[in-house]
Amino acid sequence: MSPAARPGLFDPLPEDVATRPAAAEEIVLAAWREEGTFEAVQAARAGARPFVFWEGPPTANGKPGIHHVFARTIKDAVCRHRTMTGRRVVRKAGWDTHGLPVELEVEKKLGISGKPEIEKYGVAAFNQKCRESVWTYKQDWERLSERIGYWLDYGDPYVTYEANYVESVWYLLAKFHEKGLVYRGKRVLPYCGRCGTGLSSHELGQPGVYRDVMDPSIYARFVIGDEGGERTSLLAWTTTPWTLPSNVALAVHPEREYVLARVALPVAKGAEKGSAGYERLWIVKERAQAVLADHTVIETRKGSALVGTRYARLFADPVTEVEPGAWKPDFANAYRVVAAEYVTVEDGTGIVHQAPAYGVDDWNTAAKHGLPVLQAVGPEGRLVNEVAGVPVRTFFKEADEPLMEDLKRRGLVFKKSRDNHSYPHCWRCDTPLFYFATPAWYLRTSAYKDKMLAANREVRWIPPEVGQKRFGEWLENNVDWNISRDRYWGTPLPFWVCEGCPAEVAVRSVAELRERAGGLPDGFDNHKPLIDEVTFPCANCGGIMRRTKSVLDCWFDSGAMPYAQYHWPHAAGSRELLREQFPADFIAEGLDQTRGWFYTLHAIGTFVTEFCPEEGLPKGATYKACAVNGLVLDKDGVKMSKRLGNVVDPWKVLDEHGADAARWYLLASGAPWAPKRFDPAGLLEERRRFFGTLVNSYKFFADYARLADGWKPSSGAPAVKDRPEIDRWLASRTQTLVRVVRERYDDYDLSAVCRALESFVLDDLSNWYIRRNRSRFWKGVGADKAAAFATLHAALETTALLAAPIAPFVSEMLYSRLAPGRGSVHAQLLPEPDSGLVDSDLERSMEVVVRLVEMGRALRERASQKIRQPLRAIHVRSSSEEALALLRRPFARDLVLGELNIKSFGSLAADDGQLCTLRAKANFRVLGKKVGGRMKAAAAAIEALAPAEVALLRAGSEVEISAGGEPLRIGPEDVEVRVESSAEFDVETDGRFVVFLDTVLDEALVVEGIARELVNRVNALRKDSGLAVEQRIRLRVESADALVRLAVERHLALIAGETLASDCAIGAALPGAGFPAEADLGEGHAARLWLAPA
RNA sequence: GGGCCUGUAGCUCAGCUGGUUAGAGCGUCCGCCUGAUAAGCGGGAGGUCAGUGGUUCAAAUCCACUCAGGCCCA
Repeated sequence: MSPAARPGLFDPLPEDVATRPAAAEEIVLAAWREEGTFEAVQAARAGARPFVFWEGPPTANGKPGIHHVFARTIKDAVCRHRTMTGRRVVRKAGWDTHGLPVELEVEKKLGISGKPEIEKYGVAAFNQKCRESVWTYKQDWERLSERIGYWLDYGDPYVTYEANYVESVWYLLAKFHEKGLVYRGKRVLPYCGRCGTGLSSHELGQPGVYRDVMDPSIYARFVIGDEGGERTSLLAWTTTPWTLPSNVALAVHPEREYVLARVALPVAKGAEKGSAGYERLWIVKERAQAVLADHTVIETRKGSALVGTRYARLFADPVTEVEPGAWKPDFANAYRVVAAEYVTVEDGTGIVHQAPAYGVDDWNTAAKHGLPVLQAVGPEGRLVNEVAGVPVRTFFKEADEPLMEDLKRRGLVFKKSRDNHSYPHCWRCDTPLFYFATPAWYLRTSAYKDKMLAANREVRWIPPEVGQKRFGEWLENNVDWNISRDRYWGTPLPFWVCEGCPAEVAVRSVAELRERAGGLPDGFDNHKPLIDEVTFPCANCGGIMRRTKSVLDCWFDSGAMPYAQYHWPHAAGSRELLREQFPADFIAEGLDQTRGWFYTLHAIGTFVTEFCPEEGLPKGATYKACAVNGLVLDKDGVKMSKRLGNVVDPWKVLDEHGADAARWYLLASGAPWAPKRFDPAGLLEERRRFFGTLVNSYKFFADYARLADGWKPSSGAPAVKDRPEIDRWLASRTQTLVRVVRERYDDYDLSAVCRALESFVLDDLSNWYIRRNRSRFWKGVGADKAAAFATLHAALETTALLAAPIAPFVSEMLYSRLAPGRGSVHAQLLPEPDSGLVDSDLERSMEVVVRLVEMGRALRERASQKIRQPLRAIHVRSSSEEALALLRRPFARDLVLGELNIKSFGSLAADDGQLCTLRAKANFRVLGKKVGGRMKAAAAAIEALAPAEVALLRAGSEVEISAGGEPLRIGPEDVEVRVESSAEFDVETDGRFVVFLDTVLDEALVVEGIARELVNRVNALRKDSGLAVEQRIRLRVESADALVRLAVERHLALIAGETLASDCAIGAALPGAGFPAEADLGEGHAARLWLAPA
């Protein structure tokens, strides 16, 4: 910014700050840019105690939305605040650049789809496209971040695809491997046999994937023997008969009731039921009627009592067994009943056939019970074993019929049909999908579940329940982390496996790989496809070691950012750097990251700190505080989606309302973690209410301070203790605000910060202090005037400092004008609360004043006496001696009388029996603890106390009452004395005060009222005539009304003073004033006014 | 199906460890102010605190269940 544009002391704010805040904010942005303010603030904290913040990396291949503004505002506000408490906050940007979404985006762009087409296109070229694609919206992100004032160092971001980042990730993976926490297992996922690939849940969500098709539905008998001469079986239901040859167990729900039902065997037409004999079938109670129809129950057992029951396998043919990896299977456990919580009774029989290779639940059950994994259907979706005469290579769907036929021949089918079913199909080639156990790499996170749980207990979650419940339960149910993805664009897993033996090598750096391989290909960049060509001999058997084809789950990438952002441990100095920047003091993201980034950070962090003492990182939480924000919904509480067209464009919001208002609104409107309804109307209100008032307050201050007889900080002012009470009051409120706001910031409670600042600026500063003291700023003299300016100046400056983390722009505008020459507001330290300025007595008496003024105004309203009409007296009764004492202070009386335009306190007293009576009411909080069950009786007895007894209590004595038949001594602390109206006059009462206005008007009051009306009309005229506020005038008043003339005569000084009339008189016409103005003064009074500049 | 969150005035939200007239802003009705003025202020009306049951002398607040909305997982 050029020096000329830098604002000077008390300069006006940019002209359109209230109407077009965006324009004013752009000026601040330009200044920050040109003066390198962010860098300067950062540099100023070099060497200071760090506050560690980690930026969760966004994916730059989508445009940022309003919810990103939300999360970034939280992050920015906290980081700015900590900076203003003197901490050094490194704010390094990051980009998440790997993963399936990127690949899908590129496939779409290239007009290809599916792995075969990618291979055809060429993996090298494809990955190059991916590498470019992730930057599509980089500009949008950077621009939006800058625009909302999210200070982040974009000059040196971490990028998850960069070679150095990948190399750090390798190191971590190699560490996992070194500690024995990596294994090769299987993962069950939806699979397309034709494309030879698994589908992500993302792809399963594609339209047209789920289609209604006719599927077989079969109830099969799993025979367990003969009981009482009748064949006894477990009845299980399936819609995928092709999985039956791979069956290894049956699952029941342990808590459900199962019945052993006796059922007649089918008979020929016309034959008597039961003539062919009976059989016995186990089935869950809820389904017996629906499935079996006619039956008698022989026995009932809980599912858990069936566990262990052996049954005969359905097919005798041998079926291929595969190694699950995660556990050691044992056939001794197979062909038995096991318990599984996921079993339901909505359909089927409550007994579920288990084929671990073909179902996620089945797989998990198998893992739990050490079951073998059979795989009669291979990766192509075709039989790999001949079963019951069905030939090898039969497509799985086509195996259903012949297999069922075979079972039927052998009397193992109880019932079969074909039903309409929703079944997933490949979105590329329409082939029916099947769940299939594919090879996968795992991290054995379950091995240190307890450590993760313990570390989690040290995390300060905001709100706490996300950590304790949501995240805690998720950890409690931790399963091993499948880190491999059979895709192209990702961190290549650094695992080389031997073709000839089970040997594995985990490579921790490029240097190590080069050494092992004896050199690397030209242009090596540690991504596919080049890296797959790197092989080396097996140290064990001399065979060739090849890299596993998979890439890494990109969630591991982002979870590795604390280390990889510094190219740890490979880069020089990175170990020291990490030790300083670990663990994080604070992170913040959306609730959806619970199982995403929050988990991966935690899982990797707990591993590194617990298993790798050699790295020297402290055990415990990986991040000490984690603030979670909720989803941003539209104004009707509906999720924003392109389809509904209710997506809020952040740019539109920022252009219209500015970033400060948007930030403030997002933080102030409700708890950050609750789903947030984004209503532009609410934002407008926020802007007008808070920012409008703040800006107006500054404008008021600066306009008068800039006048020739105004004020400058260098003009000085009396010490606070020597200023009038109302100044000391605002000073005290200001300090209270400092204390409260600091506490709320420390607590990460940003909405409470907003609320505290709002009520200060609106109620205390603007609506009370400025309004009551306006005239001191232009009429005041000497020390009193200086005191007013200094008090208001301090309040505004403090507000700018306290609001800076949340509203960085307007705070900067204000601070640079209130305290020029001290640099950016964001480089300052937050003020410490000065308890020496806090006067709680004063604050309490002001509360009483405000309360009385409110009551007085209500009375005036009811009596139709506008404020301009002076009234004779106000009468006040109070039960509280303290309140009365506070009111007797001269400044309090003056304020009440001045604000209400009343001449005097007619009386100010306790009970007088005329306007009010005193009543005692039980103090429930105190007395409840003492008397417990007798509380109701005691409360009634207290309310029935005679006035004399109440007076005793009020004077501090004890009184005996009877509660529940027993005597009870109560003291003053047990009751709350209230005043109640006993008058037939119109009084206002709130239990603490009874207020009465004497509205009888005599001539003097009427005349003074008229004088005030005259002032009002003249000033309206001044304004209409476009006179400058300080312009002196000449004034003539003519009226046939004697009272009006009296008003002018009697209150000439008042009228002249209030209207700046240097020449004021009764008289007809005024030379040079032109035509008179007719003024209606109300109540039938009227006058004619001439007005001319002096 | 499971876990978690939310439900307070027409709308958006405050209401701490249970304590007796349940608050604010907007909107609405009525009025005021005019040396902060493309501003500002006051007063009124408006609530079975989602529902049911429980614990307690006392529940918007604690517990259980139900209903509605949302998020995550299956």
